[in-house]
Formats: sequence, C-alpha cells, structure tokens
Amino acid sequence: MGTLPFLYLAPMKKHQTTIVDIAKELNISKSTVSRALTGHPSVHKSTREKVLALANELEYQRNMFSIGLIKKRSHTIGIIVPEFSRSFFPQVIIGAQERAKEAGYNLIISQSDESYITEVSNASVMLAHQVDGLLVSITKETNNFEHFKIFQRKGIPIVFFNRVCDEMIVPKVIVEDYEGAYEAVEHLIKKGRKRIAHLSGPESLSISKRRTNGYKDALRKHHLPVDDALIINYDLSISKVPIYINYFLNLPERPDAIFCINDPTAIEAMRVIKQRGLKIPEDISVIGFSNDFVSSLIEPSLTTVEQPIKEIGRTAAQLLLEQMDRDVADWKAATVVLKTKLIVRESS
Amino acid sequence: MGTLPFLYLAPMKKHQTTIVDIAKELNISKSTVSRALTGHPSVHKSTREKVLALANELEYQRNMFSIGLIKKRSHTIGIIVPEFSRSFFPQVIIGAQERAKEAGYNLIISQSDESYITEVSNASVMLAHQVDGLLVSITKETNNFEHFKIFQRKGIPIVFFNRVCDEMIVPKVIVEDYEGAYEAVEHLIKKGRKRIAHLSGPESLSISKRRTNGYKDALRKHHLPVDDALIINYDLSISKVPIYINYFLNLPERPDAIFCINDPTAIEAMRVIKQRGLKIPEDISVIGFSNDFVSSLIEPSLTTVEQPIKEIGRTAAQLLLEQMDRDVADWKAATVVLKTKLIVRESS
DNA sequence: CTGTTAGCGCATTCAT
DNA sequence: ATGAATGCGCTAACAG
Repeated sequence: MGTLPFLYLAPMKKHQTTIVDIAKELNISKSTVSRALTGHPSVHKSTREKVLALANELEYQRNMFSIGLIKKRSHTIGIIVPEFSRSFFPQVIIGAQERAKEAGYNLIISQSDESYITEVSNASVMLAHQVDGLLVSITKETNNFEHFKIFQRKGIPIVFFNRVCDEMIVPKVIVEDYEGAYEAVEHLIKKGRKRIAHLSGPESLSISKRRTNGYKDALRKHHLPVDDALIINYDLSISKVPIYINYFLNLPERPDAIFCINDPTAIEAMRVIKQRGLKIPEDISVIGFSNDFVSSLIEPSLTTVEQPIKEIGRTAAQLLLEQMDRDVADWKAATVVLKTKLIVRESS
Repeated sequence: MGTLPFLYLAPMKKHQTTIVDIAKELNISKSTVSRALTGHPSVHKSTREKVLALANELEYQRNMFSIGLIKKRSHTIGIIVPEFSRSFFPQVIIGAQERAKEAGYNLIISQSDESYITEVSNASVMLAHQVDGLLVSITKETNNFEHFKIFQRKGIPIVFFNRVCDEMIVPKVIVEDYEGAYEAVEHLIKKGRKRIAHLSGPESLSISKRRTNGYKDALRKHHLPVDDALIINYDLSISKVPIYINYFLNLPERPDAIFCINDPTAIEAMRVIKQRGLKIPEDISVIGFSNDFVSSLIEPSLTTVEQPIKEIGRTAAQLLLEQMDRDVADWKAATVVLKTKLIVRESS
C-alpha cells in the first residue's frame, strides 16, 4: 500500500475477488487457497481458517465459468413448458424446483407460448447454457423432435412430462389419463347421463388420445353409443371454446353432459352454458380434468379429475437426476404413471 | 482414419465438439475457426463457409463457460419472486422473459415460498450462477436486505418490482397502489357504502402501506371516519382470511363493504361471506386488487383494481437492461409507477 | 486474411 | 502440507 511508487488509481472496472487475490494477501499459493476452499483434507487447519475468513470478508464467490470449464457441469437443469398463464405448469415447476434444489441443482425455466418455433429456440438456449439435463412438456404444435434429439446425441438426458413425445425413448411422467377420464365418464353415466359430449385437445397430443380413449371405453362398457358428433378435438385456445360448446348446445339432441380435456376448458364451457340460460348440472353436467385451484372457487364448483400437479414436477426432476447419474449407455426409459382421483363437486 | 496405426476405440466419455476439432479437420488454426464462428469480418468467404458447414454437421455448440470466463458475462438475468402458485407472478415473469429474450438474455427463475431463508439462499444461487442482473420481489418476511446489497457491491444491478425494498436506492417498478386504492374506495362510497373495512397485507410491505393510505385518504376526502377497528393487516396466508372476515362480520356495526389487498384475498373473503348466507353486493360489497384472470370467472364477478401485470415484468427487465449497460458509477434509481384502473363488476 | 501467443479462474496432477 | 505447472475452450492482441 504505502510502498507503491506511484499514485495508484483503482480501476473503475469491477473486479471479482479471485483465489489469487486471497493467495497474495495471505502470501500462499493459489493452489493452497483452492484446496482450502474446496475442503481438501491436506490443508493445515490454521491455513484453512485464515483462507476461509478472508474469503468471507472479501465476499469471495467461486467462478461458475472456470469450474464449469473444468468439471463440464453447470449444475443447472432446464425446463421448457408450453405455457405459463394457467396455474398448472407453474405448480409443476414448483415441484421440479423443490427436488432439483434438494440435489443442488438450479432451474432455468422457459415457456414456449404454445409455439413450436419458440420451443426450438428455447431448446437451443438450454443447450447454449450447458444444462446438465432437460425437462420438457411440448407445445400443442410440436410434431418434429429434432431439437430434443440433439440433447440425446450430446449425452444430455431429457425427461418429458404431461405432454410427452411418443417417438423418443426416454423417461416420461404422465398421470392416469385413461383411468381418470374413464372414471369421470362412468360417474356421469351413473348420474343418469346418456348423451355425454367430449371436448378434447389436439389429436397430436397423446394426452388427448388417452383421455378420449378413457371416455370412449366408459361409454362402451355401459353400452352407450360412441357418437363422433359428440367428440371434438380443439387446439386449446380458450377463446375458441364458445364455438364448440354452442355447436354442442345447438345439436338436435342436446348433450346432457360435457367432459372437457382440462379445467380451463371446462370453466369456459360453463360460462358459455350459463350465458345460454341453461342450468348446471340440472340441464347439463360439466367435468374437467386437473383440479386447478380455480375449480373449487367458481360457481357451481367444478367436478374434475384431480392429478398430483406438484408431484409431476418432483417425479420428473427425480427421473432426470437419476438419468444424469447414469452413463449414457445405461440410460433407462421408464414411464411413470401417477394416480388420479375423481373429485365430485356441484357441476355434475 | 485409414492411417491410424492402431485399432482405435472411441472413448465412452462424451466429447463436446470444440473449435479445435473443427480446426484440425479443416487444417486451419483454431483462431480462424473462432473468427468464422463469431462473424469476424476478416475471414475469407470460402473459409467461413467451410467452417460453418462443418460446425453445423458436427452440431458444434459454443461453450458458455469459456466465453463467460473471458467476457465475464453470463447473458443471464435472475428473477426471485415470493411465490408462484397464484397467477400474478407467473404473469409478471412472462413479461420479464419476453423483454429479456429480445435483448438476448435468459432468465433463471426462483421462488422463495414467502420464506426469508429461502430468499437468501436463492440470492446466493443467483450469485453463484453469475447472473448479469437481478429482478426481485421480496417475501412478506424480508426486512434485512444484506443478501441483495452484496449484488450492488459486486456491481451487479438489481431492480425491484411489486414488493420493493425501501432502503435500497435502486430502480423499482410499482403501480399506482395509492391511486388505485383511492379510486376503489371512492367507488364504494359513491355506491352509498358508509362502513368500509380494509383487509390489508403485512405492514412491513410498502405496497400494503400505499394501498392503505389510498383507502384512508378516500374516506377522509368524503368525510367518513377512519376507524382502526375496520383495518386489519394480515400475513397474506389465505387460510387465515376467514378469521378476519368473520371478525368483520361479527362487529356490532357490520361493515357494508370490504376492500381487500389483492384478488386472492378478496375471493376467499367472498367465499366466507357467502357461506355466512350474506348477499354480495346487496349486504356487503367486496373489491380486490390486481385483476387476476380468476376475478372474472367467479360469481359474483369481482370488482377490482386492474394493474398491468405483464407490463410490470417487461418494465422491470427493461430498467435492469438499461442499468446493466451503464457503468456502476452511472447507475440510476428511478422508480417507475405504472397505471391502474378500476374494473367494476358485480361484487360492488 | 490467417497463425501464434497469452490468458480468463480454477482444480488437479506432479513435485517437493 | 504446500508450491509449480498444466489445461479446460475460447477470444483477443500481436504478428505476419
């Protein structure tokens, strides 16, 4: 300090404290500092204490970049979801984040806004950020999976959840879509409903197909006709729900119940039905799928198939962590199916 | 290939393609490859094309770590929110992500679950991940800000939004809390309400104070008494809302309106009120704040103060980007106040 | 236009 | 128990 021959002006540029700074200050080598900081056993106790104290004082922060460069691990998991505006995916993310954090990993989250293009871009961002693994629920548009297959080729594990990719052999987390739908429709039948319509999601999503199959099989089981005029696939844009509900309501033989692909759809359906002056459930029953928190708040409250939302996230993260621990050659591809449960409320 | 003197077994270890691989294959130096890849002007067209083609073929991916090490930038922005389960914060995040992406930045998101401890931990994670800037909305518990001040000391800009830190001089994004509350209460008064209760948030949050002040001033302006028995601060745990609503309803002189700190609170309040057999708005009016999408779905639909939710996120990200472009010495600390607007629905 | 050299901050051999 | 040397993958300053 006082020995400096010239007036020394501190540079404006912000300087991150490094192990070299600590080493200099303590007159030891940076190797020793590094060892002390990483908890290497062969460091003298007093040395370690001095290092730790100074590191603390200088608010030293290990540099991710250099460590990543050496260890080739970012300790980061990426998660890509199709949308973010309804409560489902945020809840899933909470679960995933919980599990990831327990394991010392962080999450980089991005949402694709139901756009395939955005999804591809998001995937590329995840790659650029060197995520150690990726969790994905695809958009309603996605039917090319090249942007995900590249992860596999690079040895970065992927786990799909909720909206999964059928053609990739990787771990997946889904719920009992078939069973849940079956149970819901059977419940309607037992309530005496005979013309049950079904507003489903895009045919491209396997989740739609599974729920529709549950719907059909419940009808068949109870010897009710499966009428294609009562089944509609739509693209999940809530604004289009009125079109299809009005179509149902205008049929010569009006349905006496509607089973919807998810809760937001069911809630919008109820709005349209009430607007038309029909009574729920007297004139027509409505059932959703998911048990979003809103379902219990609306009036009448919505009968729905509950799925363990946070658990989907936790499980997906867990499968991913397991996969990350394995050598590429040992990758497993089990599909985990979580339980669903019918929640009967006023709308049925 | 054919010239290899020995049988060569490819290593199991996954190998990221690097610029050296490309350089070797093309018999040029890695510098040239680097230049070609980064779009440096002084590279022969044919060379660049060859490099790009090979890079593409090998699915080359720039290594974030090494670039970060050199450029000292992660191109990542952190965002810490108190919770994630209601629609407000996810919506804010969408806005922030939009703006960040436009500027070539990614978001690392974490939620503190309304816990100060978790928030501190999240902040430390953001530091470890070398975020270039941080967006924060604090938990209801937070009243020590050391974990955020460290960012300032390290030259990493912070922007607060919604729930801001009063003691730090940094950019902030809030809405017209005072004006919105004032307008809401004035609306109730004009509807003939004379005993207006107020269920507010924690006194520690300035957002609560501002809304409460708007409430009080509207009463005063219209010569109504400000009765402390009609003002309650609570900790935002929705499960506790029934306690306070029942308290209000059991008062000798029952209030004829309740102005709630936010929509989730108002919605739960309405549930309790209806359960008690009272009519909304005939017996008692309810107003919320935020215009979450649920507000229009419930019955009766909720009168509320709309705030530009996504815009809060966009603006916060924008202020942060501006701050990141500035030298530490030039940091600005403007507070941006976004407009609110009363949305009158059936509950008032 | 291209090659050579020197680090960025750190963990990790290999010495001592 | 500690220091010196090496290199992770890349950019940039410096030669030609």
